[in-house]
Amino acid sequence: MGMATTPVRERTRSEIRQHAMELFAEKGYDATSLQDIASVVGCSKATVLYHFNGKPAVLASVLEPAANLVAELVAEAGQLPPAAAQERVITGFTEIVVRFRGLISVLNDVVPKMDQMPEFHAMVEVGMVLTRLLAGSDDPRQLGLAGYAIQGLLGECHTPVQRTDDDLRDLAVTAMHRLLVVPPPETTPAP
Amino acid sequence: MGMATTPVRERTRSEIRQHAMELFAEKGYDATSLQDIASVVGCSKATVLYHFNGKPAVLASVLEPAANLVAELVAEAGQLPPAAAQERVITGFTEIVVRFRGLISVLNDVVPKMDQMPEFHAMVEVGMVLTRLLAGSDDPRQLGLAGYAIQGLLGECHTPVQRTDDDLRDLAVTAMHRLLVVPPPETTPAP
DNA sequence: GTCTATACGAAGATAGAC
DNA sequence: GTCTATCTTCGTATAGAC
Repeated sequence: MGMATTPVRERTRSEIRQHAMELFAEKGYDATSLQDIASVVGCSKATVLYHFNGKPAVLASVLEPAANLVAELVAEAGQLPPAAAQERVITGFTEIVVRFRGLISVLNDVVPKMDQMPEFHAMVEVGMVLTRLLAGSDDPRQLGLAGYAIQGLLGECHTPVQRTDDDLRDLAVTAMHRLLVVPPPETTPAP
Repeated sequence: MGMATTPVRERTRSEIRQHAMELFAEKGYDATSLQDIASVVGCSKATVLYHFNGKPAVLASVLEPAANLVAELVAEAGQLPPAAAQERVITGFTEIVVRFRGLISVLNDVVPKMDQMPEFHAMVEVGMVLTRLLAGSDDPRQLGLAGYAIQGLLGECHTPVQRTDDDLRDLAVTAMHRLLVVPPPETTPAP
């Protein structure tokens, strides 16, 4: 309480997080062992487990910045009217996913096990609210399409196809508009 | 060479495949150990590994029927004109995925590791041809949307959301049409 | 508080007896 | 063809040095 917290702990912690992030993005979550992380950091497995309460906790820490951005986006869009919120989420979520695309691919190692990982329950909750905002309504059909749109984008992040960030962004925004934004039937005649 | 192949080998092999299929669909690929399979079959781990050259080979064997159906679909659609082939692939691929949806979810455990698994190179090839037929053209933008459509469908199979087979089929067909089938601009005036 | 050393059980895989 | 025994490496847990 008295002085600032010791800097040593935080320094080691963030070094572990940094190198774990790189290894997860490079080889995937399952394929990265605690020994791999410890070797790159230059410490022992036990040290990694002193700073993080198990391997899932390392992943949660790595994912935290992206998860926070999504949570902020959802909170912000939640105060907009449905159509504006939908548009905000399409561009905002795409931007976040593109920025962290190397990390997104590890989500697929994790999604099947999320039930047993309390660290990720909050992320699941945010994901459900995001889906609803993206859908623009509570219509089950529209909610289904929103989930489909999210799955498509996440899947594109761990596909072997090479794609620039700009191409991925354009693809995602185009796809989400086609899937979710109902074309105004006869609103705009050609100018 | 002389007589028919010994039936014993094939019998054990298909028992392993059958029970492995059920376990993979139920718990996922990563969460199913060779010991789990051996226990259900009533043999030892070593016996499983005698019949299959490693755990990925077990998975490849389990996935083979679905992979063959997709390969047949691709071969058949490849002889149609682009628009008809696209429609054939949309309904046919959706049908196969829905039928094997319990197994499709394990694909996501596998996709990231496909590089190191020669058993699956043929499946990757077929997937690329499927994508092109679904796209309907070689336009990179259209190919991107086709890949997005496939990823969305596969993702829907391992999502926690409950959905009937009919609902999943309707969702997939709707999504693929919106993503890929260009709406005829002014072709059909209201009747 | 921070870290190393060591041990445990389970995983995939292999060698060799029967 | 099937087994037991064994190997290596994984994630995890604990004891104790500094």
